[in-house]
Amino acid sequence: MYKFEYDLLGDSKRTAYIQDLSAGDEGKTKTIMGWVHTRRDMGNIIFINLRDVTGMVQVVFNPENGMQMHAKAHKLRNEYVVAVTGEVATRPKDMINEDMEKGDIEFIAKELKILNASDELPVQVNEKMSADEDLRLKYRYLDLRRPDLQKKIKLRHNIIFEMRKFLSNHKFYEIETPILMRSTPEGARDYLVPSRIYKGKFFALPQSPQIYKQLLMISGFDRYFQIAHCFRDEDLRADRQPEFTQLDLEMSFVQEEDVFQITEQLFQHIFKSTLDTDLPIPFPRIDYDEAMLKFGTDKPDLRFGLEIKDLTETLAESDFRVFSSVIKKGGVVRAINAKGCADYTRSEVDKLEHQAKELGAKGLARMRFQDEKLESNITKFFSEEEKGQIADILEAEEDDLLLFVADKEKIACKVLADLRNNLGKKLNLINEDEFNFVWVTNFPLFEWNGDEEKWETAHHMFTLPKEEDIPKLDEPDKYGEITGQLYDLVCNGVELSSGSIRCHIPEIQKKIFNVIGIEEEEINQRFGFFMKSFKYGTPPHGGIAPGIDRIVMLMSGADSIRDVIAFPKTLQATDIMSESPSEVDPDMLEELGIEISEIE
RNA sequence: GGGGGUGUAGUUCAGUUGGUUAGAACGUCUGCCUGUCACGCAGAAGGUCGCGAGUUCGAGUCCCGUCACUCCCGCCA
Repeated sequence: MYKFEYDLLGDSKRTAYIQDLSAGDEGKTKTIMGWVHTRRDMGNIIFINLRDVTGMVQVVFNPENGMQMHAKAHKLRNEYVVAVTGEVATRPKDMINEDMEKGDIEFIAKELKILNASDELPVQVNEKMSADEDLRLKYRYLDLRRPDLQKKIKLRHNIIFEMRKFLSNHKFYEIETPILMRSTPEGARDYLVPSRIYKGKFFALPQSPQIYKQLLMISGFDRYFQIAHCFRDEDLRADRQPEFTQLDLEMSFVQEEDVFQITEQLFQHIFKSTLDTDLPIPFPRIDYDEAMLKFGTDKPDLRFGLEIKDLTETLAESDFRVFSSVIKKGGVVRAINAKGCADYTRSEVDKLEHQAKELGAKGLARMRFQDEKLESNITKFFSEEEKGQIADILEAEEDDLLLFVADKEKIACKVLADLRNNLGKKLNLINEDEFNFVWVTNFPLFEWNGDEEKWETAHHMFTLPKEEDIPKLDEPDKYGEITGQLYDLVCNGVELSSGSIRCHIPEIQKKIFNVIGIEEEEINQRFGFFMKSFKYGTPPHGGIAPGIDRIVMLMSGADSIRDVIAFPKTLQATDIMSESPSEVDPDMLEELGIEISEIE
């Protein structure tokens, strides 16, 4: 690297952002500051593209404008930090660069200050092609300079800004809630923070501000929101980070419909103001049961059809034992029609079957519809009537490929949902520019956990059942039939928000605790303060919590949540830039009364 | 906790059946070049093939282990 003294800012003042420069400024003297994005040194005349937070412009260093300046410009390399004073000039017609936003002008340098240099770069800033993700994360501050990521982080800012604006205009107060709070063993694993003053006791970081936002309703604030940081110590995914951000909001004196409306207007506003995209509202609604039946998932991607069909009743008496025995054991037979895929090769279909097996399926039965009839090695087991019904129900047409899964309902749903998404991509049925929103409603309040032989809440334990289902809380054989006033907002198969109308009546809340096996004593111990608050005039209330990271991911077209978070964790929940988590000074542990027993 | 993928120069990648001195592009360095915009031209430096052990006359390549990143299942709204 070339060694030299840097220039200090001295009396230099930035007088323009690059975005503000235009042909109208021709001849005006400006000072711009930023990074050398690319350089083209012709020996005499030197060009650089200078980048600041707003954009990029070509700067011209001509020896005629100062030999010393020109000699200095010769030293410039990628990512050097400079201040350039010079004149805006319009480019002659034949020199306009159509690919550059500021390609019609250039900046004629008169004075150059090199404010800082850069070592050889571990990740290139000026190339679209990005480096391995671990390198990008290690040098995140360089990665973030790339125009692509700058754009995503700026979009994130704009989205959050518009959320604040919209909600503030709709009588919501932004109120912060504690980061250090009481641990609740339900749901996700807590991140714990030891207390120094009370050795052996711990705070937890919030999984969500759920209890606090309900307390704010009880406090009479009527409408609350918060850009809330949430923490869950669970394993990561492409769309899941251990710390993430939710737009947490809650409203008093509302029912589901009110939450839907404000949320729809909010999303409409955000999309219009940041992407200039018109979202039609209201969003369609689909029942949980219907979503599971037709799409196999509670977060269906409705940008394409390929609905799953149920054949359980049709084939209950079939001679094909693989199907009928599953049905006798309480399982289901469901199928999907891969339109026009009859020409798939053996290996292509085997690949689909392999994926199905990875999700727990025992196999993937298949039939082709060709020459107006079903063909496969298993068709001989079915009567003509059954074959006719299969073809009817699946709306089979010439050259279709029918794929069947016979299994427990849960597995059949999972496998076919995965298959459906795969086929949607493979068959090019997905319009990548579309934002297809849908409310998934009428979730069951409880789910049976077969492994632990107990009921669990499907969402969280503070959800109010549908009013007509409240009596069923006293009938143990009907727990599974209780529908909760809870709802998810799904877009393009991504769960963007989740919310519910909360239980504001202590007696009902206690019954819910009882169903999931939390007894009186435990209630008092863990939620005593919360249950007590219900006794002093709790308004009916409910809310929703849109996941901001996922929203930005969707709106920016990012493949990973990491691309819309400035400093994300890796899949192993570490930060490779700061190398955390890390060991700490033994003195600190001692002060906390913590002893590390063994490290595997 | 389980399964899949990746790991070779600063970076992105190629590297045949196990066989001489591990290649290319970009970046870096030196020289030339006054209108380039992915500038061009000539040259140079740059490698613990993730790490460890093994098979072999010989390993980037094969076997085993291990680490890191990534995708998925479990887990988690």
